[in-house]
Amino acid sequence: MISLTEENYLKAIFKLSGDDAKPVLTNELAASMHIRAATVTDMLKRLAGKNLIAYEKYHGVEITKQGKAEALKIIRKHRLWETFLVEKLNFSWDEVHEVAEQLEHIQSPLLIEKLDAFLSYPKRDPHGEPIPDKFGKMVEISEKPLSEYESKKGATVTAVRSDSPTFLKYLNKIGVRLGSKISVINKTEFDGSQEILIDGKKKAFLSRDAAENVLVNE
Amino acid sequence: MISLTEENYLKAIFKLSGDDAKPVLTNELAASMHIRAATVTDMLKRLAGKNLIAYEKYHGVEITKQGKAEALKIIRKHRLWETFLVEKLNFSWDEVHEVAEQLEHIQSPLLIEKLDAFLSYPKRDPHGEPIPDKFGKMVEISEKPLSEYESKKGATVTAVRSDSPTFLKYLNKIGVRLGSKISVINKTEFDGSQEILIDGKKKAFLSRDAAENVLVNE
DNA sequence: ATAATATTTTAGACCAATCTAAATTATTAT
DNA sequence: ATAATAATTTAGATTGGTCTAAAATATTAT
Repeated sequence: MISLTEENYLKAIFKLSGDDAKPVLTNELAASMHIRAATVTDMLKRLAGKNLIAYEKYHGVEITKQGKAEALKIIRKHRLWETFLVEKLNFSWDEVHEVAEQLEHIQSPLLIEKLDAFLSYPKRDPHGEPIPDKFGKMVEISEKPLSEYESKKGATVTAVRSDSPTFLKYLNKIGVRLGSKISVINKTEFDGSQEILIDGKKKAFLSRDAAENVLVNE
Repeated sequence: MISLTEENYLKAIFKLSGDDAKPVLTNELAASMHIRAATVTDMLKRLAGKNLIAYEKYHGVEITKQGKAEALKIIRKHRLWETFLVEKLNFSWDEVHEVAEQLEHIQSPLLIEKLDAFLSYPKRDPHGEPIPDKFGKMVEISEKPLSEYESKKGATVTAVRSDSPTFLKYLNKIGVRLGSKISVINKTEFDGSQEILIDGKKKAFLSRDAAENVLVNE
């Protein structure tokens, strides 16, 4: 049995791992979870004991195959619940994260299969993030952050990568949503901020931090 | 803040209180929750400290107005989730209890209001139990257990009072569901068991224990 | 290459929720 | 009314998840 807390560690480790398999450091993890490094060290030993991570003292942690499978299950649940909240209960995309953080820990494989069916097996959640299927497989994402986008042609928003309600509300306000067409009017070199044109109509300003969290396609 | 565990104690105390306001005893509570009496004693002190119950050493416990309001909130959530699972996700009535026990602890007033709306403000759950509204009010239940039913006329099943999957599956098997018409063919004095006729077609046998958990109306 | 700094771990503490065993209080039976 | 029994509480221990402060290890800068 994996406890709720252990699930949260696994998810955080998985997310910090990224695609490169370089180890996640104790402090990174502590910072991302808003807890102390000493606490993390204790937990890493427990997770290593359950073969969910490979932990080497002073050198960080890598997630195992088993740990990854568990992390993907939790992410699947989180994203299915977010989809349910938006599609069926009329939540807005900035309201769902906190509730989904709770719902993702409900233990019932049957529930998740039935929820998936009820939602017609969605491939992406309301933020455009891919939803792992029951085997942990998800659609490939080819899109790049707007901050790295160079071409002059307009780009289409396919996903946002932050759950921060304030960020999502700001996007709402300036009229950026999934499917919006964006062209870059102006990019400031020194701070990475940019001025953009949304759907050929509204102009708006995005900091580098914001632009890194908006994913676009040609 | 009320912890998940505290919520479970409150719910158990509320259910054991019944309509008569006589105190719930430590051992009753321990038995109903499958934990030790010593553990219950500790928790009663904590709940009393939060004014959710009135606790008198060696003389059991009564739920306060505040405690009752909290218990009703949890029951509301439980029954709304059960309704969702059956109506929207096609669970059968014997599969929902365990999952709803988890879902009832999700903290989000907005979620519950939206779920209630999505379900069109149901008055009863899939077992016929009344669902408290957001003020804690619920429909009056005039029905009686089949075990106390005396008239010769047929009666209509309006609710079942047990969450036991085996009990509910047995009712499925013999064809008893909400709305079924039941007449008593034969009642054995010494053990309270009875033979019944369901919808004028199928005969079946019910123990006293079972008959106490089937609620009927004229 | 060593000192200074940063990171990580260990040691020791705390709280919630549970347990067992022993002590206390209440109830029942003679 | 007192002894026997049943119910309840207290005392002390354990586990999971957290903390702070101190010790150990790794990294960086001179």
